[in-house]
Amino acid sequence: MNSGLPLRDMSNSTPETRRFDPGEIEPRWQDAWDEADVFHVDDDAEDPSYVLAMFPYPSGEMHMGHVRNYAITDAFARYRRMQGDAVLHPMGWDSFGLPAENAANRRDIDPREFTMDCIANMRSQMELMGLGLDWDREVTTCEPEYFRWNQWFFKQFYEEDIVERQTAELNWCPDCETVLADENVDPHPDHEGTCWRCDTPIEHREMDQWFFTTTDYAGELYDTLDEMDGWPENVREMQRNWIGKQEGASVSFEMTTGDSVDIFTTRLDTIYGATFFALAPGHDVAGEIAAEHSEVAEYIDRAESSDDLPETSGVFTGEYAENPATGEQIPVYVADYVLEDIGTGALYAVPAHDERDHAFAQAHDIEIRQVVEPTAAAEHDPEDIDTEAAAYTDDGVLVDSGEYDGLASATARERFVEAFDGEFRTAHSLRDWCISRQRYWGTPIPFVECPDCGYVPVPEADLPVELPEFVQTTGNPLDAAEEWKHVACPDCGGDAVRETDTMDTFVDSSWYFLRYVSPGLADAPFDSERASEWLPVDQYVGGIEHATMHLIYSRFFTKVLDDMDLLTGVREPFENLLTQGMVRKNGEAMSSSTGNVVSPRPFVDSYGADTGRLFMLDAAQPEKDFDWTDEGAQSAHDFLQNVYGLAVAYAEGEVNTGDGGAIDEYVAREIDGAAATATEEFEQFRFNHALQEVRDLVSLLRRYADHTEPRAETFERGLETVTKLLAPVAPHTAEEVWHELGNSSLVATAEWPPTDTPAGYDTARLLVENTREDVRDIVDVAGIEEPRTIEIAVAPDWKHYARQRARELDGNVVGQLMGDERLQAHGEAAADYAKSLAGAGHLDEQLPPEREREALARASWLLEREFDAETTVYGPDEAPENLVSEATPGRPGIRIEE
RNA sequence: GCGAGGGUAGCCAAGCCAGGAAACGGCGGCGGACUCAAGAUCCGCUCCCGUAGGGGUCCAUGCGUUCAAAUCGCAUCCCUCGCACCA
Repeated sequence: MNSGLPLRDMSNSTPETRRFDPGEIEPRWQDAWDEADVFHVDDDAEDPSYVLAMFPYPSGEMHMGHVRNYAITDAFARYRRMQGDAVLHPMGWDSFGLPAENAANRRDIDPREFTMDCIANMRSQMELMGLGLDWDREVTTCEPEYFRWNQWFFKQFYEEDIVERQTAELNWCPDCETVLADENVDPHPDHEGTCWRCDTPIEHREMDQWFFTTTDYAGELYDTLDEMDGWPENVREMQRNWIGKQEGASVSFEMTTGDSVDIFTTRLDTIYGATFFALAPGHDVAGEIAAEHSEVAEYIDRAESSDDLPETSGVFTGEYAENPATGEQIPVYVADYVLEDIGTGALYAVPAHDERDHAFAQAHDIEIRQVVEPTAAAEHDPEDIDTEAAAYTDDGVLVDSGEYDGLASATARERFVEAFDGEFRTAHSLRDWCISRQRYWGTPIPFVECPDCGYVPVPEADLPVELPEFVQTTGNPLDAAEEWKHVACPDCGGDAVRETDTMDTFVDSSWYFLRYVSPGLADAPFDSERASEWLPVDQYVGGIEHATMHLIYSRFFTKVLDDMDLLTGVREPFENLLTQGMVRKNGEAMSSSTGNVVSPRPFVDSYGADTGRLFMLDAAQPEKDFDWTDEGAQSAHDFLQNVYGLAVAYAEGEVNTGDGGAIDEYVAREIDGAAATATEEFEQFRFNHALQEVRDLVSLLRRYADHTEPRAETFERGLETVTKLLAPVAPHTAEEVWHELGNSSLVATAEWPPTDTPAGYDTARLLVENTREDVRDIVDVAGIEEPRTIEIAVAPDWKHYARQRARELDGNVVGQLMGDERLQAHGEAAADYAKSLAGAGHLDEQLPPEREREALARASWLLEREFDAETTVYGPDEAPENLVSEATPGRPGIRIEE
């Protein structure tokens, strides 16, 4: 026993020499990484692991959500780097946007200046965290070098007909004085919704705006989701909901007005039950009719100005539409429940089989005609269906549908398309992306409006169109920049004005991950060849709040760029996606307004960056929310000091070393086992599980040194393995420990430990754990006060043999086993054992006898230590008979004496 | 309403895809070692009954498949999130 220097007192006996000062070591190692250029990835790197955190909006201060995001990507990036991969882990700034403009207005400064200060501040905080980022690839979207490519893309998209000018009713925030995308309107129960920034109720306005035609890609954006296994199901589902998909058919109705009106339906099977026709108030034909019928015009006015018409409101137009199925003339209504932007804004109504149609029919006293009834297999009895009382909306069998009676709904839908001259259509609810913003702090849209030539793109040679000096105004600032605004038309040279809208900042973030590939490139947005090789991003990490907008727009951009041959064969930008959970405090989201917050900088000042990183990754799996607690942070800090203390004690010769004895092999195997398990866990982003292995290994090394004089080579390998496994998570501490252990290189670039699990590791571990538990049970149940000796005996060879045979046998196991001469020799005992094997059901694989003995012998020190009793392990042929008789493979015989 | 994800011991939480040992961890609680003491560290216990490793009951509920179910299937109840006047 090594009683000379009890390690257990070490951490505190002389704290001043045992503890490290994060404030001292962290900057030192950050400098060392910089000097060695550890995080730079060369342009000629072959398909590096691309690990990407969603780039932040530079608000000026990092919050714990950022820290968590980057702690995750950094740990993964560092892990991959140690495995020998080239790793691209870049960072940039999503630096255009309204907050900077608002702040500039408030403080009477320039948004650019404000933004650049914020960036500098946030960058210094990231450096403080010791994030391993390739700053050579830093990208800042508000720099002309970046946003000129937004303009370039815009022009390219324009030529490819992906940019359109559309008149649309847009969401208008009267407070921000800007158009909002649907995505930026928060739903509200009482009205149309509120502005996502200022919560002001929004209004609607008709405006001409620039759009990207995302709808062209709706089908692919939707369908590919099924194959995107690397994305969490909830995000995929949110995108499915967002994009929407309705498979149906369109059919045309001839109207008494002379118009032919297209409808879209998913229930073409119910067409025989159509008893009226309805148009949205905004439908063109409704407008035409209104021109002649004042009642209709009045209704449309009311519908468009007020949001609270009753659901069944509507007005008969006096016109009729011909049902192509029946030839019948059905009355045409204009009804508010028909929405202009869903389907075609016109529908035939089947009150018997649609709830809204039913309600409308009842209110307007229109016939309800049932044409579908439940099949025999359905839950409802056809007798119980009363379509006068309620619509029956399930599929079923057609009735009252002329020659088609008896057809199943699904079949009818297919047949009717042909029969009534319709066409199959898949509709998506995704809309084109309005990118116009009436703000200053964004990318100017590179167009000029000429009174003679219309909208004319700014020639490529004149890009970038830079922003004029900031103007404070309540309206659109660029519109007020008189000098900047007036230019000569690029086509005719006449007087013209620039487009004064800027682009939605989601344009910036739709391709920034491509710019990282070649950030300084002056003649193209990115190096196409390299980007095609480096993309998709291997691992993308960010918040769930970007599930729809950013993550759909980026997918859209990637597809467009691939179609334009700027990329080759890259249809999706992000192979694997991880949405990290929230950092909470006291069960609630951290919020600086309520003071319920922990700020990174002061935390790092007192505990160090590593403590924060370790705590965050240790507290929960990345996708889950977790509560920040002071205890947790303290415990993470203690652990780091603990590891450091152990390493220093060893390095300074305070751990007496020797040959370790039988224990040594046990420890050696545990080191290998820990490395193997931790690696699997890192691979799956389960840092907390990997860290558990590290904690266990540290604890084992302490017990090893406490119990005996450890073998130097093993002990040192154990410490090095701990250090390496810890390095991705607590990189500064790991460097310091690595250095203390006598290494002159950096652990950041060290080779990851070997990850082969020792042979029979899991089985042996289970055997040892079970045996230890059995001993505890016996001591406990038998009331043994102070065990003096513990004897353990491996089952005899013949039992192992019998068990092995039994695993291969079917049928009469006992009979077949006892037919074996080798077992017959053991008579009654063999027969009993054969019976128990036969009754056992499944038989696990067990170690062969000699291996079992070795495993128990290696671990016997644990029993010795726990019970302070002399422990003997007998091999299969060495043990006393009475001990062996109870032993079975995987379950050694045990005898304990006081 | 549609869809997705869930319901595991006092609490948090793994395991479930690839069925096989009352079910990893952590917190809290209890006991012990070390200490003058505290802290730190270490060793146990923490569903019920058991003076030699045994028995019973168990993973929301109920059925079912199987030699064997927390794990697979069906049904029911509850929670969380997303979408929703989608024709």
